Amino acid sequence: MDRAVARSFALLECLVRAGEPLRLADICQQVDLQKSTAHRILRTLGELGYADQDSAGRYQATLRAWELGAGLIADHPIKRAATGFLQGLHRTTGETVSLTLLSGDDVLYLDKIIAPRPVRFRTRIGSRAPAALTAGGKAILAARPDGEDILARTAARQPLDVAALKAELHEARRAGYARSGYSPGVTSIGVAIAVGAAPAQAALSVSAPTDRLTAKPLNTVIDALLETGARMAESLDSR
Amino acid sequence: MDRAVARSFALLECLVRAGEPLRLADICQQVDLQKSTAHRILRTLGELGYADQDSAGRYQATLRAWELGAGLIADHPIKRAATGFLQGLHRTTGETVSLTLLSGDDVLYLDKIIAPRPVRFRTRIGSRAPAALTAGGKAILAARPDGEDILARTAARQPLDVAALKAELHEARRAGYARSGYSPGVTSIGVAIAVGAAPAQAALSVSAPTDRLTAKPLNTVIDALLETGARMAESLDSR
DNA sequence: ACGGCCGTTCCGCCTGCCGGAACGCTGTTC
DNA sequence: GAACAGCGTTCCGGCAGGCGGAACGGCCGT
Repeated sequence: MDRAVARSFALLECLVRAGEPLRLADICQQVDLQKSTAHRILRTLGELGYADQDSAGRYQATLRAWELGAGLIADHPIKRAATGFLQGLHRTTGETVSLTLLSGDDVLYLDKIIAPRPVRFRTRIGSRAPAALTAGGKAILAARPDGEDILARTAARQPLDVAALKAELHEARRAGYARSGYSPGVTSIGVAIAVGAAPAQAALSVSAPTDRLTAKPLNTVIDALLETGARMAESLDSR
Repeated sequence: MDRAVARSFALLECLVRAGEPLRLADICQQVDLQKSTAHRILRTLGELGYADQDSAGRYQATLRAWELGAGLIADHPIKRAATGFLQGLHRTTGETVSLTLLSGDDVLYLDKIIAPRPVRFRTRIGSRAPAALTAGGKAILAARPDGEDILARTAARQPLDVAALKAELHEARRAGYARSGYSPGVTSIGVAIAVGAAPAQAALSVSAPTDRLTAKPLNTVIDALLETGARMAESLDSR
């Protein structure tokens, strides 16, 4: 494994993670490099356009890495197909809607439209959460043959009520949607999007404060999700 | 400049640009590397999670780079502040709305909400366009002391009717908004968002098919933009 | 059974990365 | 205002590790 390459990405990730200009000395401490080595690589990152310095000489990431990533997601088939459905779902429910993708044992938030009166979410676009703990993730697991394996691996990393979750997956298979209270005070409903015969990878979900989702609007949300999910799967299949 | 680092980013950019799995030989040709060198670096990128191989052994970029970039934009002050205003603007106009940021002499599309009946745009989130040619860009240039310098540099790179554009900037300063027909058949209106006393960097814009923007809705769009822009600048100032 | 093409591995050369030490600058202290 | 501390930057000798030509093994299509 190329040492310099690994170090350069560690540096870039460090800058991104910080979210604010960092002093060279602090960077060195975080990634465990000598000053001169870090300086040389940071200068290279600068020449490539991925980093620059503020007036005080501190280093920060530019938007270049974001541009690069945006190119990746722009022609992602699921993301492309989902945009319209996400907007429709947001319009009919008025709540926060998300598009998630299974990535390893996690779920990756690909896109999100937040409600005008936003809820305090821990998740943001581009972040991860254990699939077994989110509504969209559970919907995906329920629709996959290896769903319980993922559940088991997640349980090995953190305390989890596996029996209850297995029951939830079973119920999700029957009802066609899954539910979650991952963030306290917030209820989410998710449906998996299966394209063709391949195992489900993506999910649509709607999230709202628990007390705003009383019986009536809850059913509206579930119906909208089931219908939107079905139409989206259909539109993906017909390609 | 670290050779291996530069090469690794060239490889990653090559994979992202392709948007499809690439064969090692093709990659080598594009970035001008020996097979073994490219292979070693690609393996490193794989270990770092930025690339992987499909079942045929061809290489492709993972979503990792996108995750990295998403972390950058998530806590970008302008992006954060704009989201709500963008949604409001989309709701009142019903058209495609964009948030752009000046980056060099270009404008960078930070965010966009597309209209239900989409227009054929050349631009996507994360892409660039010459600031002098877009509505948002012109609005920014009109609001900056170095606006005409940027115009001049752009004109040096491609044929441009500088006199007409200068007149447009002048008019934009008077009216508070700029107009553009960058993509044929599409009209865009943009307003600059100036935060504090610093030169304007960002703009909000609305785009729609030219024939849909007859006098009446055009005025609606302009009014909505001017008001939203003013409120957004105000909300940024008060931080 | 053959040959071409693919990704992968090997290994000796030598270059280009490494990092300790010294430099110049800025802001602070007494 | 002289001494100092702390910063980013630069220098340069040493040597590890990146480099790439060549060989390997597997997979097709012939």
